[in-house]
Amino acid sequence: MLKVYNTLSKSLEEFIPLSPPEVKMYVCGPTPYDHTHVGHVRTIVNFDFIRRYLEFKGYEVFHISNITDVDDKIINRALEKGMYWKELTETYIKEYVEVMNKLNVLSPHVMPKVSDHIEDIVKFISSLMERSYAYESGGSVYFEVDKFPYYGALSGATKEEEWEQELEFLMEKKRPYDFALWKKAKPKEPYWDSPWGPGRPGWHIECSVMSSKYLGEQFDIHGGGRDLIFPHHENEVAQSECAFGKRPWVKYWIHIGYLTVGGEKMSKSLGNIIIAKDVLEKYDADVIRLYMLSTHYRSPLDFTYEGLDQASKNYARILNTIRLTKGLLREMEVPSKLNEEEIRELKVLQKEVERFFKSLEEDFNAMKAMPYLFSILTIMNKAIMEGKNYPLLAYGFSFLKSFSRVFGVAEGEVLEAAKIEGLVGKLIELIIEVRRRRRLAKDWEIADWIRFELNRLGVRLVDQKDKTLWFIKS
RNA sequence: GCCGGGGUGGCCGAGCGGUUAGGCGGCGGGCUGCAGACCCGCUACACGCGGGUUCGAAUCCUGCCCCCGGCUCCA
Repeated sequence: MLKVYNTLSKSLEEFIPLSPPEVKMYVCGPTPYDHTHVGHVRTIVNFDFIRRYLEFKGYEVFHISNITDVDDKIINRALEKGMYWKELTETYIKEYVEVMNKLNVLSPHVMPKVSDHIEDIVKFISSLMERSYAYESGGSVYFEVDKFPYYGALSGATKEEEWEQELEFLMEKKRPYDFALWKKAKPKEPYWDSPWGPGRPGWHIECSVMSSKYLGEQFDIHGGGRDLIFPHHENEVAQSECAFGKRPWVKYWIHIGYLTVGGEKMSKSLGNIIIAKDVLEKYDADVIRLYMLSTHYRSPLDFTYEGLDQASKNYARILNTIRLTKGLLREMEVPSKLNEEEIRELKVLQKEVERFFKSLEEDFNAMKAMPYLFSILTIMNKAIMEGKNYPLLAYGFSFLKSFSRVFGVAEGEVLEAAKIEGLVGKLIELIIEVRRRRRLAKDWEIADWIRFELNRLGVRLVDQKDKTLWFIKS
């Protein structure tokens, strides 16, 4: 039974989608006004992991992730740089998508942009006004928070809190906590026509509009980084539930914990923002993925290169077992009978596999599952060294395939498990046999030379007690 | 100020009422022509501090100390 922590109820709930096996998921994407940083990466990778696990369990996930390409920050940045706003956003959207692809993140099915959905947004706002949940004032439109009795349910924020704002907005609004659905255009700003004059959408409205357009008026999972809970998600709930007259708008709210640097949140003033593509230059994408999953998604993760190095080592261990198993399975045969010890070992392995997945059932707790992964690797390594127990290795390899699929790591390694048939395979075997004979003659020079040259060609040889395993490096 | 989240062995990090978490590092063994990797053992009778509840607490209650975050844009 899969349990999911729901920000709305602040507790673990059994995961039951609205209409299984379909799962509708909307993840808040970036505002493309600057480089994609490691904080974005944490959120992306963790949602990718969640999606992969749900798919592994047999759900059909329909995954939307938006891009907020109309926004104050974008307008200001474009003005600073003397660029057309669209040029700025296209640049960073491109970078964002590149980073996602490099990180082996499954592409969302739709990545809706605000600038492509202005008409839908205007319609949505009009409908809110017709239902008198919103009002026009000075060319802008505001949502009237007092009309929504459940405001604050998600974030715990109260309306009465002190709201410091620019005076001009305060004067337009009925209450300080009302928020803008439509902002009147100022000089030099991009604008679209609307019944209220030229302007552009407010920050929160796009997610309500685009999610309902593609997922319907109610859906299963909505999430993003923790920082979006308030005001972004709180306001989305208010707009959506008022517009559709249905509750709850979203069944499960999932929020990814902060990624910090030196224990503090990344910010421009601290100058500690770490750009994703810089890290991708130094570390393998799989290693970064493992690292991003090395703390439960709701806990804070303090970014360090030491942590990344540690993830590299763990990754190397995983790869090593995958490769050696591949090499060994190629030459083992399916047995027709197992002895007592083999059965016993197999049962131990199966128990660990069971525990591994059981841990994932507890709110996608990847870290809790890791000890079982390592235990499985150790069990498999022993069998590899002894070169026996085919079912154990084959079963372990199947598990590693599942692991690879869910974690999105080493997928290439695990997929090409098939034997290298044909001439190439036979030639490699022949060369290994030649080398074996040279080793018997203690001709280390030739033996080492063969190993070295094959390695240069991408064929890695590993000598075992009484045989030599080989695999092709990817 | 108000509202949240935390403080676990050298480091990273699970656990949240009772069975060894685990990884990394370090040390010592084993395997080995070499290389790579792997295996075993130790480091580890750790849980911010003080009270309390309990047969039993890292886990629950209480007081205190410290760190981080939100309340303004943010994944």
